Amino acid sequence: MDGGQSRHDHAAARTDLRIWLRLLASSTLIQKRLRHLLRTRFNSTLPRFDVLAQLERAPEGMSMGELSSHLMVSAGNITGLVERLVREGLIERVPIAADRRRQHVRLTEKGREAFNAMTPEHDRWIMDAFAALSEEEKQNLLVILQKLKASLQETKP
Amino acid sequence: MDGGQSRHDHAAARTDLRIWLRLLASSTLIQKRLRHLLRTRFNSTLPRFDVLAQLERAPEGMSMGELSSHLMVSAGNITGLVERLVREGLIERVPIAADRRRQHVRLTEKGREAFNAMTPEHDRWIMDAFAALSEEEKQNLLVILQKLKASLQETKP
DNA sequence: GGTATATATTTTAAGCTTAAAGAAAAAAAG
DNA sequence: CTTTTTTTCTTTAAGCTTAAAATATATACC
Repeated sequence: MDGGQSRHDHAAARTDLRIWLRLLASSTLIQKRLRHLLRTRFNSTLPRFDVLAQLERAPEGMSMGELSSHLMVSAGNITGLVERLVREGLIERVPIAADRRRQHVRLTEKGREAFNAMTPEHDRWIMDAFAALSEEEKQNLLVILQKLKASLQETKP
Repeated sequence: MDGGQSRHDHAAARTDLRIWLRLLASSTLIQKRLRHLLRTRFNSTLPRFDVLAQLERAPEGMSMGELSSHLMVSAGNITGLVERLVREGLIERVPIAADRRRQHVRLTEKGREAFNAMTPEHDRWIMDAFAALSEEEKQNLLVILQKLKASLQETKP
């Protein structure tokens, strides 16, 4: 009568679509803010901040491939980001003797200072972004998004 | 004792940060899938699909500025997207006699057909993405994200 | 050891995205 | 009516992002 999709499926699809549009809009709006603040306050960008944040948790540094998979971006992307951050003196490359294909990348002292200057403000912006939600809503969101993220990661890779 | 932030603030910041990282990861993973499917199945892209989806709901067409604000991207971005879609024959520009600065953009017949071919699959992919969540979780997510999105839109613009 | 396969990274070409500056037309102010 | 301001859109320069091809090294197989 309607080409194989029941009325029930149709309604479910509409709900899912709405969730998706709201999820995307929220994520986009928060990213817009972060980008704007990072640019105006620190003359930096969100991808660069993300790289610094990853490296800050790895004192030994991290290979390009590890960065790529943690940040969920392509290897070619990492090549460019790392190049710019090296040029700014915030990170440095460290050859790995045992494997000449790979190289570690780690924060310089300047990079650590830059990250430490940015992160308190960054965290405050994030708190502002979620200020409208109650504690209960936040806990709900945290749990549901964890489940969603896990299912997205296991299905396709 | 810790520079002005109480232990309570600190814990709250950590929760908010986790929510943000999960929100961002979920949104990124879903976008990755959609991009991959649009490219391999239809040789298209997510931004182009978004433009078509907007125009499909506006039979009279829509100005560049309206597209820009609905899709939450810059005006310059719309200029490029529209140019490529016109080149592909999926949309067309329509001058507005009353205001020569503006112009409407609307789907061509080919564009409508392309959108109609894509959208059922697109909707199925979205359903797949949220399949792991229960009905109750989806309803919760829908409500919380609406609140979040609304607060993000009203605070800063 | 020598060849084949696999892994890690870079390069390339194309598209997406933005902020800022510029151009053109409309609206407002005088 | 003329000047000023505002609005709409395009252009520009830079950076982000990807997929696919290329390169270089390491591992596996024989």
